[in-house]
Order: sequence, then C-alpha cells, then structure tokens
Amino acid sequence: MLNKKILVFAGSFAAILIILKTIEFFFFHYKFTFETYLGIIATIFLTLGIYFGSKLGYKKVQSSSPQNSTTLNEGIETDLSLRELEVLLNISDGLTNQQIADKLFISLNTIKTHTANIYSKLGVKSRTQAISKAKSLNLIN
Amino acid sequence: MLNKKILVFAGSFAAILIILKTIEFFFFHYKFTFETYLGIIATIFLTLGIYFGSKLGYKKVQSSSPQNSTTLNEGIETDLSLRELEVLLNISDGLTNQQIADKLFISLNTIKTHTANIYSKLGVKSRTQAISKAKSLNLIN
DNA sequence: TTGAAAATCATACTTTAGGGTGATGCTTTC
DNA sequence: GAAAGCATCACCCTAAAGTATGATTTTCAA
Repeated sequence: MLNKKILVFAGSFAAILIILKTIEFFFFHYKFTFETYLGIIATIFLTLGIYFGSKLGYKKVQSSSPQNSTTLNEGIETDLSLRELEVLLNISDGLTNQQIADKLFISLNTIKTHTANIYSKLGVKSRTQAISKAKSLNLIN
Repeated sequence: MLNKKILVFAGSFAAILIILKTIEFFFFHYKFTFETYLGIIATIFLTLGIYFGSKLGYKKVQSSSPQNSTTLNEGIETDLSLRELEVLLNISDGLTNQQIADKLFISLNTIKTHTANIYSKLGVKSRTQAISKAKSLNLIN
C-alpha cells in the first residue's frame, strides 16, 4: 500500500520533471517570452494544486470515520477499573458529568477525577474522543 | 450589486500581482537564480491550486451524493443536510468544533450553528447525545 | 422571478468540560 | 507494614461547548 503510493509519487515527480525540461527546451529553442514560460509553469502547478486539492477535499469527506486500526498498540494502558468503565458507559450514553454523579450518588468532582483517569488510560483528551476510542477497542457497543 | 466574492477575488488577484512584481523586483536586484524564481512561482500557484481545489472538492462531493434521507421515526425530523451530516461525522470522530472548522475551512461560529441545528433536528442537547442518537438511527457506524 | 432552504458568519452570554494539584480512607499484595 | 491501586472529594482556573439572536449569500426549484 505504502510502496504503491511512493511509486506513484515518484513517478509523478519524474513526469513533472520531464515536462518541465521539455518546456525549458521549447523555451530556449523557440524564443518564448519569459512571461509565457512563467505562465505555463504557473498553469501547470495551479492545475496540479487543484487536482491534489480536490483529492484532499474528497478524502476529507469520505474518510470521516476511520479509526479502525486502534488495537492495543503504543503501550496504551486500556485496563479501566470497574468504576471507570461504568462512568465511560454513561458518557457514551450522552449523560453530563453532573447527571452521572447524580445517578451514581457520588460527587461531580469524583466524576471529573474518573473521567480524567479514563482519558489518561485511553490516551484521549475529551469525552467524544473517549467514545470513539472505546468503540474501536470494543469496550462499548 | 457587486457581491463579496467578486471583491475578494479581485483583491486576491491584486495581491498576487503585487507579490509577483515584488518577487520580480528582488529577482532583478538580488540575482536570484532563474530556478529560484520559478520555484517561488510554482509554490505560490501550487498553494493556490490546493486551496481552490479543496473548495472544488467539496462541491463535487456535494453534487455527486444523491440521497441522504433517513428513516423518519418517532416523528423526529432526522433530515440532516449534507453539511450537517458531515459535521456530525466529525463530531463522532472526536474532533472539537475548532478542529472541524479548520478541516472544512469554515469559521468556528458556523460550526456552532451547524451543531445547534443538528441537536435541534435530533432532539438532543449535547454532542455526546448526538452521537448516541445518530448511532441508534443508523446515521453513523 | 421569487421564495425557501442551506450555508455562511458574528457577537454576547451561560454552562459544561477538562487540567492541575492535593487530600483521605480502604483494600490488596509483596 | 509499606507500596500500589481504587474510590472518594475539594478548589481553582482555563478551554470548549452550547444558547440566542440576527444577518448575508448561495442554490435550487416552483
């Protein structure tokens, strides 16, 4: 997969070089004006940019829910305690910290501590990321 | 009436001309190599191309995606627009509003408007609830 | 051509989440 | 009996999310 991309990239790069050299050849042999040369160069790169930009935009929209490859890697500690798992489940149900606190009869501050520990163990920084991560780890759903 | 885009376009065009002339000035006064000049020109237009290409890419996806109508149950209005669906998917991936704004090249305020509309249409009050609801409606996953 | 929906952006405000630090009591384990 | 992990709670502060309102522009279809 990666090798193919590298090959395509290298091939494209080579093709661009050839094109540029060809243009340079015509430039020196047929007395193109400097501005014409520049214009051609600008057009080529503008086209290239638009092409890659389109790809970029397409990918962005398409791959909005990847994250499938997050197995137990990078030594991330995924052993949540029972209490933490319980809090995580309530988070994924869309409850606020205050609602979870009321439900479990403990204080809001305690929930915050639990969430902080959960994020730390999952290697994330927010409850939405925690949901996404937990899903990919099959901790929930 | 002249709309905003024309003004922006004209302004950008003027800016580019100024930049090009400035570069040309430095080119003639500081003995840049021809290749350096070309490189700068190529970079500028490549960047421009990528920028406009990204915009283009979005429109392409928008027009080529036919149906996103979802099943209407519980009388809840679940017809999210394409843009709203796109924002929702990014939310479920754990991105912050700011990150989504940067990714889609629109402002944070616009994202907030979209999220507010999403919550309204889904009948929820937070992003975590939106994720939970969207999952149950098979809008995501 | 007009009208509705969609997408964009802004400003001001309140609420919630998250980070950092420190503390207590309770098990379990080495 | 010290260490480690768990569960509990507090305080302070910053960042992010969410609410409300109003506005312009684009697009598309009737």
